[in-house]
Amino acid sequence: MAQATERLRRYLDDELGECRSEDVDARLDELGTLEAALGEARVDAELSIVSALANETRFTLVRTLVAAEEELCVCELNAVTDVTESGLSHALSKLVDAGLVSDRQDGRWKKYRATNRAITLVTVLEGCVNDE
Amino acid sequence: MAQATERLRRYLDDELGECRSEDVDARLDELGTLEAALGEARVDAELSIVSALANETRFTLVRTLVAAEEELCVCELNAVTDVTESGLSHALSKLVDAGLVSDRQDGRWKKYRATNRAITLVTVLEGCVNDE
DNA sequence: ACTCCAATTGAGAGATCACTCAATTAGTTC
DNA sequence: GAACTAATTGAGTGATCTCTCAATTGGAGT
Repeated sequence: MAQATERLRRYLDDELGECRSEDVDARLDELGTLEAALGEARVDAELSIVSALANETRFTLVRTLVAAEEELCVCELNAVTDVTESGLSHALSKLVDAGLVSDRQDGRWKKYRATNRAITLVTVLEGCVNDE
Repeated sequence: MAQATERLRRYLDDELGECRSEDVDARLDELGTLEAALGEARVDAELSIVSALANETRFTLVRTLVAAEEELCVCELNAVTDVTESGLSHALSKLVDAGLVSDRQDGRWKKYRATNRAITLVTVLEGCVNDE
């Protein structure tokens, strides 16, 4: 970190024309504030949502459930993925943990539905790829 | 897959009260349509964006750049991450590939800025965690 | 051209992840 | 309660990812 701080000092020297230790410290403070703007807990929560989506199997499941606009049975979801029943179960479990999907037992069958969170994210993502 | 189809047949039997082979085939078709609603290329694009965000180092960088609302130098970003200069460079490179960050050479310094795509996603993610 | 330094690249090691298999839980029907 | 089957769980393995180290590229100044 000492070395990194050295470089920052040279950079600020360049930018400001001059640079004292106070300037470096102040900038480090500003940067720290930016990074910590939201709480650590919230960042963890956001990261876990994103991570849950960042896998082809799980992403396909979420997109399918969002497109379906209704709950689907595990045995139906099985048809849209390439994994075993066990793999499917693991995937759904992670999606539930991330709050992207909700589940409901219906007799001997279990049904999953996309949450609002999932709908929002999938929709925005589509928009992101379209724009640009 | 044959086994999976069997289960789907029993499920539809349950749901519909009766079930012929055509019903199973029809449902499989509907499910396939849901999954393929958008093109494969688009899904890949969306997945690569999400994957780029799904890492603590990269997520922190994106959030910092979005919060900064201005371009930041590599040496400044170094101060908000725990990785080496090399690790930082790898991370930024992936973010550029995903279109979440843009880069610009400024003399001997290199500066990065969050793209609109990144701003949108970070903003929506925050909203997701707040609601619920 | 030579030096200095900011930043990137490639290779390799360790950590993490996603999947499968086997065993288990749980709901339904008899 | 026994049989059947839908779905989950845990353990383990192969694949993938992320980071570091060392070497390299490329801009700026002398």
